[in-house]
Amino acid sequence: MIHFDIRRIMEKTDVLAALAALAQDNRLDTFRLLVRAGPDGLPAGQVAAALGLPPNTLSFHFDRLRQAGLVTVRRAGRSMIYAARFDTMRALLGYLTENCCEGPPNRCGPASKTGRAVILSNKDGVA
Amino acid sequence: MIHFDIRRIMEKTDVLAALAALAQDNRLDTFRLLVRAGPDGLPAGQVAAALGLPPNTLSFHFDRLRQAGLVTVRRAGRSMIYAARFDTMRALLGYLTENCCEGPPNRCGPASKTGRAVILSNKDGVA
DNA sequence: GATTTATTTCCACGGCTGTCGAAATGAGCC
DNA sequence: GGCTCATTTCGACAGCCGTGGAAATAAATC
Repeated sequence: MIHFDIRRIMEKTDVLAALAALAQDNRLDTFRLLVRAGPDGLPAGQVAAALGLPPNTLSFHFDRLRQAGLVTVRRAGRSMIYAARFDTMRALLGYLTENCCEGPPNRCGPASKTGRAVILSNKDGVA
Repeated sequence: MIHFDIRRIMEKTDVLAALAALAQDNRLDTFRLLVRAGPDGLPAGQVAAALGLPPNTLSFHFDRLRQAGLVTVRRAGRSMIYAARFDTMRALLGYLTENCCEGPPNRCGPASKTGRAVILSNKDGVA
């Protein structure tokens, strides 16, 4: 029996779409909620209630997430049920890990365990 | 001797800033180039030449990356040398993994090895 | 068919984004 | 000081983004 590990490599354009989709407050909240809800997803109205968003605004954001391949929709009665696409998220993480974390050598393994805290609040970025 | 693993948790606002910074063609290219260059970084002019960007435009993008905590600058003679901040990137990946990949249970381990290809081109998102 | 419920589509608005020409700053060199 | 090189700041512009009111669609229930 042959085992093979086909992983569709994400195109850069898809990566940009996914990043842009997640780079917005309400959409990130929405997506995180769907992730926590698991593969069964949630009806749009339930998301709207949880996040306190007007339905048309949320619909707009769902559309972005969907076009970025981050969620799926299916109809159930009069509800539209949105669910996170874990495969896309996994592919995005793969891309970022491989392309944005690996200088020579890989610098994004687990954080140093030597007790040196990682300071992430240097907004100036001046060393 | 005590080993401890302090990892500063990234705030959501920082995550949004980092995502927005990377969600742009030229900036993603810029950052990837800096990642490949490693911790010594590259002078701005060299990045501009490699990517074919006018210096002022690139300067604008560097500023975004810097404000998002994704790069550092230092001066060397008349050159400004930009370098990727791997700590921030690692923190970003950590946030995404923990918050956007873990329904119950974690769905972002290695892809299935059963030979089923992951189709990532379903832009419709309709199941 | 009429009514209610769930969600989307249409439209308009202010604000932010990415780009680039032109001028300014900063540092080395003669 | 004057000149050149490397980069940033300023100013303006078209275009996209996020928002929400109002109307339209879609489905269940009577």
